[in-house]
Amino acid sequence: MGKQVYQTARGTKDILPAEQPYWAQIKQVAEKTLLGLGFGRITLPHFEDADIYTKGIGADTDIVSKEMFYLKSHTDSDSVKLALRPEGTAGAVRSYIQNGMSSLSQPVRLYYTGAMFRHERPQKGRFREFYQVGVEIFGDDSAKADYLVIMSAWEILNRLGLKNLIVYANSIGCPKCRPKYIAKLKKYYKSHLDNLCTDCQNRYEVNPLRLLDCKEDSCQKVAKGAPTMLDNLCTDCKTHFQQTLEYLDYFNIRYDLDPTLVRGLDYYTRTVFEIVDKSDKGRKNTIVGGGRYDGLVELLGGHSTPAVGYSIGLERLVGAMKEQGIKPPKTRGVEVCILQLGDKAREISKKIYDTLAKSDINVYFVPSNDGIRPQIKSAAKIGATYAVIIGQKEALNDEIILRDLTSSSQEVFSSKDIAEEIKNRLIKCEC
RNA sequence: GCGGCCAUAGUGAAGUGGUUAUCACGGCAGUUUGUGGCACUGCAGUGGUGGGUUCAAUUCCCGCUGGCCGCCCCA
Repeated sequence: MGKQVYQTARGTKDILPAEQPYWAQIKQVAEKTLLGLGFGRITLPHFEDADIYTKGIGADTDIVSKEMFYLKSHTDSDSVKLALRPEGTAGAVRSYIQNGMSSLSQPVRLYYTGAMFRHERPQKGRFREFYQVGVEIFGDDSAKADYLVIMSAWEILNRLGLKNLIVYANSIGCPKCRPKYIAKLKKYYKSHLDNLCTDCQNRYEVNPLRLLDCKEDSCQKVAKGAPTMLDNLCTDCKTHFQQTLEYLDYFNIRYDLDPTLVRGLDYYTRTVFEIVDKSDKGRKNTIVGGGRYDGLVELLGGHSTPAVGYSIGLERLVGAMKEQGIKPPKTRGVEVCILQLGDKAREISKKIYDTLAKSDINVYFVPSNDGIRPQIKSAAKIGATYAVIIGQKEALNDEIILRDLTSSSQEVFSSKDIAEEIKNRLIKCEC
């Protein structure tokens, strides 16, 4: 009684060996796709000066005002307040500026992967420590960059075998046209204020764009008659968005326009998008979220540089793979286990072990005095595909029994042919 | 941050204010010292945590911790 029981902290979890193949598969596919599209991997710190988030994401956003983890230590001066990163973009921008990447050949394409931290109330697909793959393109203001970014995410999800995906896209304009639109929107809503829920009365002041996606029936009625951002874009923003959509059409990427799509981070301009798994009818599972942020580099102290990016929520991606019944390829475990009886066989076994290991076969050999039965049992238990069996008789004749533990069939081979034989069989298995 | 539901072997579940708390799967061992999986037999393992009510709490009540659902928001 009274034994101390430790649990994971709220919103964190262990990823156990049984789950790792999903993560390995995602990592491999994402890496291959992104490197193949000209992105370079960058590794960024897990904590930074909190100011980059406050300034970049916006002090009034939920992420900054309610969800940041701040760090405390005994020796830090008060001059720099550190925070665990709640997302990757601000850090990537800081790195772009600090490392003078504006003098590299533009555009600069980067991707990164790792844990992010937000102090939220956990739910399914929502954690306090969660993993993302993040992608950013700096220095390209054309619709090509928007397209490339969306396409790369689409491609990763497709290569992983996901179905029922759709891109929701919207444009939220630029500092020229958005204020005008918001003024127009507020003007429209002003006469309807009495019909709105209390949340929306608040949104009217704090974040008018959010008025559009309220789920209350009464608010939705009002929202239907509201002017849309898309109808009020300036010419440049309109052209940019149209071109982006044309690229998506060209590449057969399924999308819907969603005029209510508004990202919760202040830095977004123009294109915003999500990629959603629609197979779960109950509610939408957003796997990818991103958009353009043309003002952020300058805001954080760099030269004015256009940029666009997104992040993939990996636990949501793993969840979608499981729900859609996608099995990741098996990782290579023990392929061959050597079983032996007697001293002479043991000596030979060591040589066989070296030969097989040199041929890049995953081989397991721990000498044993047990009988063949327990040895074969433990070989099966560690998941070996084949057993190499060397008894006293075989040791004398320079022979080896190769047993297929899946089919329970076995054949005798000369010891010098064994590596070749196993290699051939393993290659066949993979097809 | 707000509201609701929940917590029993490793996993999934059942049940009870009162001797050894149940079942399935899983684990381990044996039947079987030159051939594993099947079968049979046996073994081990459980009330998240702190407090309250009570003669007695796994059961009733409260706090904490954690999970899930809705809101907010988001990957």
